[in-house]
Amino acid sequence: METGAIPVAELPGGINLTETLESGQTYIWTRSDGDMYNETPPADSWYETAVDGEALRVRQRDGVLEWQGTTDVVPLLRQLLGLTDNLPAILDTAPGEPVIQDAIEHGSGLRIVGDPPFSTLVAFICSAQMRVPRIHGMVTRMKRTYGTPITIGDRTVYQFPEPAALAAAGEDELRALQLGYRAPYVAETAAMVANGTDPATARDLSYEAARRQLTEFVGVGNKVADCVLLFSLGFLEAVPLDTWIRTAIEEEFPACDKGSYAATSRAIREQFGGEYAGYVQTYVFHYLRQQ
DNA sequence: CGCCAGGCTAGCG
DNA sequence: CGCTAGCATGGC
Repeated sequence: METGAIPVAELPGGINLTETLESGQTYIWTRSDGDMYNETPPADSWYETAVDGEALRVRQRDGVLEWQGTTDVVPLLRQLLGLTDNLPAILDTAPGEPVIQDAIEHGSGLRIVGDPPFSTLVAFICSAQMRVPRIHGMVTRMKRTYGTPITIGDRTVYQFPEPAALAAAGEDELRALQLGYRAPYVAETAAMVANGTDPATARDLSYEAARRQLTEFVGVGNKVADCVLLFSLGFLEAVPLDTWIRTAIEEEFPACDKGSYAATSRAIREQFGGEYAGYVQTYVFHYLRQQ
């Protein structure tokens, strides 16, 4: 096992690890005290996950991100936690509306994650009409049932299942993991990916073309596609139009409601500053959800 | 009990 | 095209 520490002072704008990992962007992490989303974590608890055959643990204390990994996982952590994003520069592009500035102040240190594409695709298919802790429960059950266990120290961490494993599981077994009506969507999308349709190819397209391409997967509409673009594929302008943001549009930016998803999306992206509108959206989402 | 949750699909007019 | 019923399920 390798260990290390990344000084938070080296990260422009710092980081708040709990805000970043418990704000409903990512579902691949578990907390070693087993109490995600419930109260503030004990100072000695770790966030744990496994990606690309490596297990890793990370926690924040005394001005550093302390990590343990089966190898040197610093490059992986940079990717997963968005550590290379320049937060002050990004948030400077946000407009001055009170709700936006309040959200930025409230969520200080929140970073947009960079999760693996397939697990993000499945997690947000599962997110339809579902609360954040229950999405996490579904993903965790899929990991423990069909994922590869990787040992780090005296801990066992499960990797998110391969596409072929979820495709082989099929609708009925996924329903048994409490996926409900999302089970056939996950089974069919997993089969598509296992057969060679790679969600990551959307990276090479323009934003709106990428969103349209992702909706080819079963169970993926515009909103889920936007979540995959923002939280996995690096499209920081993507603004997922979920129930919370639609309410915010209705109450704070009614002129941005253009009827269709595509037109409303263009208007709210401009309202949220354009290039990094997805960052602004995530702060506003987190702020409203915690009221 | 009713309502809601980071919506999507299929089928209608 | 746009609109809507139906879909699982736990928490309040």
